[in-house]
Amino acid sequence: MDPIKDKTPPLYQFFSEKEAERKKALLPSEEKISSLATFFKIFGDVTRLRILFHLLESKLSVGDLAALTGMTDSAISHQLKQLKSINLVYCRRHGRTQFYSLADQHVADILKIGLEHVSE
Amino acid sequence: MDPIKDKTPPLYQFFSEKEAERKKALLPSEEKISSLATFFKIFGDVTRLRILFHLLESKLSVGDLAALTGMTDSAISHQLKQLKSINLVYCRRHGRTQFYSLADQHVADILKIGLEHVSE
DNA sequence: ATTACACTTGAACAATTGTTCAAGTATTGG
DNA sequence: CCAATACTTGAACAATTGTTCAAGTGTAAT
Repeated sequence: MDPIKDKTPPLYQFFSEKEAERKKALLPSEEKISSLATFFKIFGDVTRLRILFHLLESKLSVGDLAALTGMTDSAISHQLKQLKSINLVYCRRHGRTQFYSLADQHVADILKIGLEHVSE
Repeated sequence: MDPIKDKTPPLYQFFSEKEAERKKALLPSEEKISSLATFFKIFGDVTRLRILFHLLESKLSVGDLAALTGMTDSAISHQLKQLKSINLVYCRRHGRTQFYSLADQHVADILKIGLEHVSE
């Protein structure tokens, strides 16, 4: 019917189609790979890294994080929103102030392994 | 001299200037934070993640990685170049074929912790 | 030598990203 | 209630990113 759909299957140089299917089946699902990419992307920004390192030590307000990092409140708030969206931080309100904390025990592990790698 | 430089020091809401300096001193250096961001950014892309997961299992040629992931040779080659630039993979030539391998023992650790996080 | 194969490269492009700005909400103090 | 504080939001912008395309390299087979 549609000649465009009749394209030849991918040709592997060093293994069979069957072996290729086995390799593909070993990968995490598309959904997990996509979530993983989102997760790691979050760590790939210096402002967010600074926020995370600061929160490793103490709960902090948006304003104090801004002052510590030399950014505007708005910039920090935008970034905290992202960190919250994938559950790396959470916040609790005290009066007018939002105190942000780390939400995940994996954060410290990830940062540590990353630091080890770049320190070689 | 320059009135613009006479701006008020940052005001911290919940701690002193001195405590702020202590907190800032605890952070990794600017250079390390910047390298860390570069390092994590690499993991923040689905194509590169698929490449890394495949290389976790076996050495592979550019063409086979392309066929396995459904991308063009060119796209894969560009991504491998990035992975090589921060020493996550290396390659060895056999005739006309470049075989790519994982170069770093941290890769498996990072991917594992990431998967644990997104699987919760 | 010539051709094919396996890969790399640089430029172009759309898509995504981080920051700023101005305006908004929520809470508190007077 | 009104103003001040602390933060959030959405739109706009420049900067960066991933992919494609066309042209390039290097190696091997004939």
